[in-house]
Amino acid sequence: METMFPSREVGQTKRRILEVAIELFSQNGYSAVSVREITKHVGIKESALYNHFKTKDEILQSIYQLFTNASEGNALPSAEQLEAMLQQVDLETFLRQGFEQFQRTIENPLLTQIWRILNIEQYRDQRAREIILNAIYKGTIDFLESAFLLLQQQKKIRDTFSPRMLAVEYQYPIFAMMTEYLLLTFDNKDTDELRQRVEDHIRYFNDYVKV
Amino acid sequence: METMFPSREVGQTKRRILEVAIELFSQNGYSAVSVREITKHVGIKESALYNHFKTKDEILQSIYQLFTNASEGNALPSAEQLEAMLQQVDLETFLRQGFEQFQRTIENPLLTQIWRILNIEQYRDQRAREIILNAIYKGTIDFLESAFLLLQQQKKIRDTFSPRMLAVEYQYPIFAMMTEYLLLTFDNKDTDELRQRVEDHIRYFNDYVKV
DNA sequence: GTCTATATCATGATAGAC
DNA sequence: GTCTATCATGATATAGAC
Repeated sequence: METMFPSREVGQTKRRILEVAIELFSQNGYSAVSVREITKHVGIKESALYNHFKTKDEILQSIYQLFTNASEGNALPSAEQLEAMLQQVDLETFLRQGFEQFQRTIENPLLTQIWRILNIEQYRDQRAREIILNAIYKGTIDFLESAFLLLQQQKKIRDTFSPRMLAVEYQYPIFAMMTEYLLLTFDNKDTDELRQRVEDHIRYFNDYVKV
Repeated sequence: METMFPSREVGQTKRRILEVAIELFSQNGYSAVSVREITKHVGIKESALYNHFKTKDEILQSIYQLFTNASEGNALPSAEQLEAMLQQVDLETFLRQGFEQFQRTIENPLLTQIWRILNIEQYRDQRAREIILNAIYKGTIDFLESAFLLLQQQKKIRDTFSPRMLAVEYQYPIFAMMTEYLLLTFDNKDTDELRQRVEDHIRYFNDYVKV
């Protein structure tokens, strides 16, 4: 027998809880947001939340998981892929491709919000710290280091400095700009200047390392 | 008549409250720390705290004030001072002096902790956001921009790029390293490599802009 | 399986009398 | 400074309805 109203889709509530929690956590931090507040926004009673998550902390953990999954989906190329890629394109193209990836990331509101949550919770919560230090800082630098090493071997860029130093010099400004971006967009402030800065940075860096 | 025990020094308790609050807020964030927890560490009853601060928020405000005061104490040189300074020293010396200032800042545990608090609260609290965007980001970049402009006019550095771009390229990696430093020291991890990176960065930048 | 109703019991900030 | 109180809000459990 059919019901008048379509039954709620499976997993919809859980999804809504996560959405709302991401929104609220990213604005106020985990500790300042109550289960009451989350369920009120979702439109269910507090007790109903516990059908989907065992504890409030499990919500946070699921949010981290979303970020980790998305990062893996956007996985950095493997060593072989990287080598093939660098055979075909020059440095500026390579960097520009990375920039486009960067843009896709910051244009995804969900990822931006989770990034904010990670920033807020990083001291209180070891799990956030590990994601930031390993997945974000170390992962990116290691990747770039291997790319620049290859480019140096191919004599496509100067080898005055170590590949690791180049990786740091290229990527750290990007990190700082990302952080600034998170702040500016929070207040709906204009980010055009920042976008320009990233482009300038690529030009600057490219100009510096070219042989 | 003299008492057996020396009377508590004036303002000592208020000072202790601030110290403890900075310690706890920097580890867990404002929202996750209760007045109960603070007073327990200080060794007074909860109600006694309200002799010193009207509300919990007033504690946080005082902490921000400490940071702002310290920043003003470490004020960047004025335009005239800057000009005089740049007449005497070369770029590398100038940058190194900035680095020493940077080191003094991160070696001051109180300032480091407040910096962490600002990072944690920046989304929840407009006041923190303003301090970061204005005092830290904008203030430093504006200062460096005027310094590099002078150096370009004096033909001491290349003028291939605008002074503002140079300021960004120099300072943004420092920002990112500062952020990483806050994370590493939180876990008592080694920061030698990071220190080395700052030095490398100065060398790299100096090498790049020299005429 | 997912909701509501209702309860529990700790912890939250803060006030006033001493 | 302490003691004691207030009263909101916190996370979570359980029982029963659809």
